[in-house]
Amino acid sequence: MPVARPESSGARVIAHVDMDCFYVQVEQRKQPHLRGQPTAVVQYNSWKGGGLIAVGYEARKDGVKRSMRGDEAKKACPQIQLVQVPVARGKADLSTYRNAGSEVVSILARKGRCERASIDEVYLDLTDAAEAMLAEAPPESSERIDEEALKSHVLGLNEDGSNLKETVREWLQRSEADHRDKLLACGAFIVADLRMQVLKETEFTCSAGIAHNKMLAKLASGMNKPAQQTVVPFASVEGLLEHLPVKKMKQLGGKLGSSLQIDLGVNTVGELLQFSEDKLQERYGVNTGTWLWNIARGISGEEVEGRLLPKSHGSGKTFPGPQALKTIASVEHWLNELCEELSERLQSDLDVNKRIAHTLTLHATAFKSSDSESHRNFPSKSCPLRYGPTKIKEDTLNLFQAGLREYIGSSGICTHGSRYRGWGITSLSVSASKIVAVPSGTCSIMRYFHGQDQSCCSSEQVKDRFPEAAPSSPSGTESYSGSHPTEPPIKFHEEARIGGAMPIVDENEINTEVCMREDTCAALQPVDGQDPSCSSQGAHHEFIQETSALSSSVRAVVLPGTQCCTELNQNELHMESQAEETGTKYLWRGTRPREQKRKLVKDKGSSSILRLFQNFNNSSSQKREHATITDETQASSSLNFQSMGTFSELNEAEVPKENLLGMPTLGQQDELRRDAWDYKIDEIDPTVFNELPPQIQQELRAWLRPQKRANLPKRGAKLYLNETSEELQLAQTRSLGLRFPD
DNA sequence: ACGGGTTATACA
DNA sequence: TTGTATAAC
Repeated sequence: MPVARPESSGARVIAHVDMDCFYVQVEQRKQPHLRGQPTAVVQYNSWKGGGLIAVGYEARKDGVKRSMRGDEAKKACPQIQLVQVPVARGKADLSTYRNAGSEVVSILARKGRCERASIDEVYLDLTDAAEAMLAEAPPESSERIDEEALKSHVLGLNEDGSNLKETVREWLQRSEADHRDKLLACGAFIVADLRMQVLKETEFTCSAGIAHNKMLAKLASGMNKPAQQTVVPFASVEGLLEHLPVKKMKQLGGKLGSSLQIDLGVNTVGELLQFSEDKLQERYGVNTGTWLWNIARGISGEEVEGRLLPKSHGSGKTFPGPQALKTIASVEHWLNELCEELSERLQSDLDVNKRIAHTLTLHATAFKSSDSESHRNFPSKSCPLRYGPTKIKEDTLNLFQAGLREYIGSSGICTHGSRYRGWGITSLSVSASKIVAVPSGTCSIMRYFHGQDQSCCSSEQVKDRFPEAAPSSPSGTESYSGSHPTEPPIKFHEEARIGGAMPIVDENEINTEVCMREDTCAALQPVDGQDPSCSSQGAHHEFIQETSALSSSVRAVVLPGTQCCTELNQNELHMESQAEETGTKYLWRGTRPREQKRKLVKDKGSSSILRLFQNFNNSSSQKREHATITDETQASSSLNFQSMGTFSELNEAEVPKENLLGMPTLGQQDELRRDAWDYKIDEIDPTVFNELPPQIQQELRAWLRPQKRANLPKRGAKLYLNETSEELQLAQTRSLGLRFPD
């Protein structure tokens, strides 16, 4: 449901840049002989020629449309060149397009705030750049102006739509123009320039809209395609919207738009104007109501987010009709394929962008042909994400089985042998979300744990990735190469690099990477000897939930016989204490009453430091954990650390979010509002702190230092997005000028 | 029971 | 918070 955002006071310059039939362009660049030919990109050639997912403009002339089959396209346009989407692991692999999209983003992000809206679209906030241009080199004063800018379409300028270059030049350079129009004119120049850079550096053409908000910019970018740009002056907004079908507006292309037509009899945006805000709220709720009232007037306060990287990664596949999966084995096979792709992409995101995903989610769709009246959906399930293909597969399969159990419900055993009866799986997808940036400058913290945790990486991998940190040298306190021995700058890897396309891997930084490769000895063992495949449904479900929850919690701390572990274990009680205070629920409660009765020593600080560490070791071994539990002394520690883990899950965003300036990076602002202010150095128990290796102490100090800065929003200050003061956002953005290095 | 595979967001 | 629904390309 769309939600209204208040509009900023001053006029903004927002651009929406949309690649023209992007996948086709990517293929044409790869195979230049396809240029100029009618081309479409198709996936799964086998059935009816496959489905078209992108159609070039030459083919569109012949009436070829997206969502046609390859066969139909051939019929409409016999000369059409059908290019297949690359296939990997038996499924469509979109990575070449993702990478190509990243190329484009890296160019467009050079000017102003940039939001990657999809694989082939970005929004830009060019307000500052336009204001600057207006102050320094206003279009009216320049003798020669760019050819590309002159090709702009300016809505309302020529009634008949014929855009004479002379009229456009006149409009762009009008000295008596409204300030807003002048800003848009500057925007047009900037965008024209950016589009030329994109063409030059990537060989891709794109179209763009330039307006005062995202909604209008988006609307405009589609009005003159391909390879053109359209400006929406303030004065032409009313006329533009008046006769525009509501369905053309973003967010109104689906059910909401249909409801406007059917329930309100509103077919154009202009017709929406008759309805009062109250009326719309009454019908669609406060949020959607005011949103509708606003868009009818061309008002949309949505900010350009300043995010160059995706917020989640997913891999999925459908198994339509006869292909529906009917055996556990086939489901497992496909889940494994999907997980491998996902894992690869996660690893790449970590390597290139230094980001870690925290949540793993499984989606599936299923049908129950025979019985069962209510067509319930297969429930999606999620759990903490552990890195490494084997772990991801393991966890995913568990999620699936948990979902399956719920889906089938109590309608009896539906497996006959290994074959399902009366139902099948028609789609599967795994995704990773809650991705946060790993702070750099914390190498030794990571190395510390990796040195300790033989189970985290195979020794092969340890040597591979940390050549100087052999397993026999576990302390990890020696200084690491490539960083400063004193006062390492605490700084998040920003989104200056955008994933995949240009993997800028600094060799010097290789040591700073978190080692999140596979644990070779990890194997899921059922708790209490239950066999997941034959346990009762309820119990199995619990098992799934429990192991899922616990899987994230063991982490580095259940490592026997090391200094680290010893030190940390000494504080186990504090952990539980803290968690108890917070009212965290543990899944093992009730099943393990013994641990609950433990007398607790109150110590507020130690937990935060541990929680903090916990975020940096995503590897654990269920087996090890299980084994440890059987040992009396270790059991308490392991369970207490589990509690830490579960606690931490509820505080997902606890990695400090500040950079050196104590300011948030743009993409982190909302997390920051919530959680980043939790860490206070005084809160940490000095005895715990002092036990840590010196370098870690140092890093932690540096890490936590920004907390001391005054004048920053406090947790609980209620800075909701739509209430955030412009000034604050602006100030934050400005002080982060470094965020968009040219 | 086929436009497929991804991403994002709001809401309960 | 997790899970669901809607929308977009």
